[in-house]
Amino acid sequence: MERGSGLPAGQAGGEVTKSEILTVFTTRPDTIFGVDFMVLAPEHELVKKITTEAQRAEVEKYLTYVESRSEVDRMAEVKKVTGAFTGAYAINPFSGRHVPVWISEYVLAGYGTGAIMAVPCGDERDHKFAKHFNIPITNIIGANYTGEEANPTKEAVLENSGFLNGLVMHQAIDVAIDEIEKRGIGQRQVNYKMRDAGWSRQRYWGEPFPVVFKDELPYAMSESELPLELPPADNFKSAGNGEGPLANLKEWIDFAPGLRRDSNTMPTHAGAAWYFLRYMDPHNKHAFADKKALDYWGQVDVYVGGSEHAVAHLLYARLWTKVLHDLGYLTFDEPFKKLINQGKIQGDSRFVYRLMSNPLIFVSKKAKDAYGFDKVVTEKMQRVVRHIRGEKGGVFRYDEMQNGLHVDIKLVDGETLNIDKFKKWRTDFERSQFIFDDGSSTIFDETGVYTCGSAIEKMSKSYYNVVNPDDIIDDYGADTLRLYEMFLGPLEASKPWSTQGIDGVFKFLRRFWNLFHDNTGRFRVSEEDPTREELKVLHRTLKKVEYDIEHFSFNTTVSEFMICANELSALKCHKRKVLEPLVIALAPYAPHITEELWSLLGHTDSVFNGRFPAWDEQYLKESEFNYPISINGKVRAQMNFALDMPKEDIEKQVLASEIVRKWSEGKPPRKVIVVPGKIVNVVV
RNA sequence: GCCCGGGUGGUGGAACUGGUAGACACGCAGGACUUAAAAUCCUGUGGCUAGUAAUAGCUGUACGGGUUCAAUUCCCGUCCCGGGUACCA
Repeated sequence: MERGSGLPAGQAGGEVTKSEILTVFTTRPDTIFGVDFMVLAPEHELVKKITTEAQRAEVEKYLTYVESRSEVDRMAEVKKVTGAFTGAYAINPFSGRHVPVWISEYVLAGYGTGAIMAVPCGDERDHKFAKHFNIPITNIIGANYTGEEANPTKEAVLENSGFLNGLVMHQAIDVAIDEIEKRGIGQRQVNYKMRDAGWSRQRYWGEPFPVVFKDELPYAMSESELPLELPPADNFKSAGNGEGPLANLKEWIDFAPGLRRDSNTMPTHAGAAWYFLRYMDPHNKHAFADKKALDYWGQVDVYVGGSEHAVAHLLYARLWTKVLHDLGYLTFDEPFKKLINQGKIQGDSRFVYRLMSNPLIFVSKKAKDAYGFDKVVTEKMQRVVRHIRGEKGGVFRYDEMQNGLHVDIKLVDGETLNIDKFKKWRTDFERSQFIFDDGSSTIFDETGVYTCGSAIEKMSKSYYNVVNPDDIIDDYGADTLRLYEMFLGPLEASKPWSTQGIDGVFKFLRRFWNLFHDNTGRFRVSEEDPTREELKVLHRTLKKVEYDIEHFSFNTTVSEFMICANELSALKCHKRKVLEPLVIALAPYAPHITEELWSLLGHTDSVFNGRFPAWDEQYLKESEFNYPISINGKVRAQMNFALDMPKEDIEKQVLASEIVRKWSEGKPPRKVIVVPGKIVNVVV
């Protein structure tokens, strides 16, 4: 929503008797020559003024109809086309064309100016309206408009558009606005939409409204009467008449003569918007939190949540915080310092396809897709189609198929449907027939492969694509599941659930365990002092793990632990001074196995009482570095130099090397770049 | 349509402020141990070309351009995918 323009509207039709200015808001002023009619919201103030005598009865009838429709009706029935002609005509300021002015409920009084310019060739709703009421449609986008449906493109070249002819639409937008502003009939405008939020729920659990009704008018309770607590109840069923369970408690609702409470409660958003503030000082009887507590805890450091909360909950939490800040209760005006939207594990759904003409015949994905260009149509395929259609065969058309039907993934092996299980799945599928990939079919008592369609979507019971982690826990244990979920990829990435690769983390845990045990299963941790090499492995791992935790990069932490375990296995390191710190570092990732190892190491308290081990840079210092030597940006060789070697010396040695001589063919190099500790690049 | 993410081997993914693309793992191939299996261990594994081979060269991070000694990383444009949202003009 960016721009607006105004159009004068007049009453025409024979002779002009009076005229009004009709202002509209549009994001597409480029389509102004395609305007075939105007539509006002039924509530628009001009409706009464411009309706002609001849149309008055029809308009009144329509207004009565609209009044009879509740907000819910209007929201629910969005497809129905309704409207009435006012008898008035608007004059297009550019073309001078007279176009009819209609009213319709699809134009909302609360948005823009409550009036639109209708361009049926470019807007779907306008198009439906024009078709329904037989309003002629002007085509301003040539072949881009088929006559069948509207095309909202911005890429078409304009036709029938006066001074905009020949321009690509997205360029014409600015040209049109400039012209509108030049003529002083409208201006550029950014439009915002505010939406009301329903704050009542018809259920028991929720904050009751601190409001008292007197003569049907609500009054806020005074502060001394607060808090209003949720009354005890044992009947949680709704009270009927659209009222929630609290309406059952007559003595609570009608608590005093002439006074009445609200039976609704607040949505979970209400508490969720500020509970983190109350947590700072939960027992305070005088304020939601003491200033000292608020100053101490401050903002929430990290908020981890799904992006589905981004609209409602986060918006409310921010609003609450900002209001409390403006009222002087908080020193900060944003609730959360950092927001992380964790990804979702998605489901891998499977579909079967039934025929429109016979919902008991299921066609495989591959047989269904045989319709199309360059597809080989097999004899079997012809035969089965002939059987069903009773004509000369061919292939199935898309319009003969129902939309894909979700099938339980437990009935599918990979993409192949298990026919027997499927028939038993639901009783109405018992007598179903199947057409397989190659066109063979159970109709002819044949067997074959039925390939399902597939899609990655959110995991949902209604999609039958839910996998239960309990099965993984049974096979591998909870630590493996936990570790695997972290190893799968970045916290913020969404991905379909797949157990491919779970063996890797399971093997790691076993290998880690084996560092503490010999191959007969006996505990064998020694008290020996570690070597410098072992200490380097330990401290490098601790450094990396600490860094990764602070950056929420759990998948790379797990691979660092794997590298560490691989190296310590190779070093045959079974020393307490190396292993004990690692047990603490791994504990948040694999709590069960580390708790066990911690106990085996002789501790009597929990590993989670341990302190995260500190790493020391002194074990990580390198004295030399294996420099990649690149020629013209491509790495051709490696050369080892001390890290404190001066650039000039490195350059000298590199230029004298075999590899540089080979690539420079005797010519002197044009440029040499030495980046200490990183790379050497020679340009020849 | 708009807003927010993302696109790297057969697969999941790694690469800090531009500096050896493919860490770690899965899968696959070959091998060791074993009567056998499981478990474990070792080797190889982006693609193409040449060579018996060690190896060498080219190419490669969705696509097309650009900046740079150097681009998965920065800039411009295009396409595709995931999520959110909308009778919003």
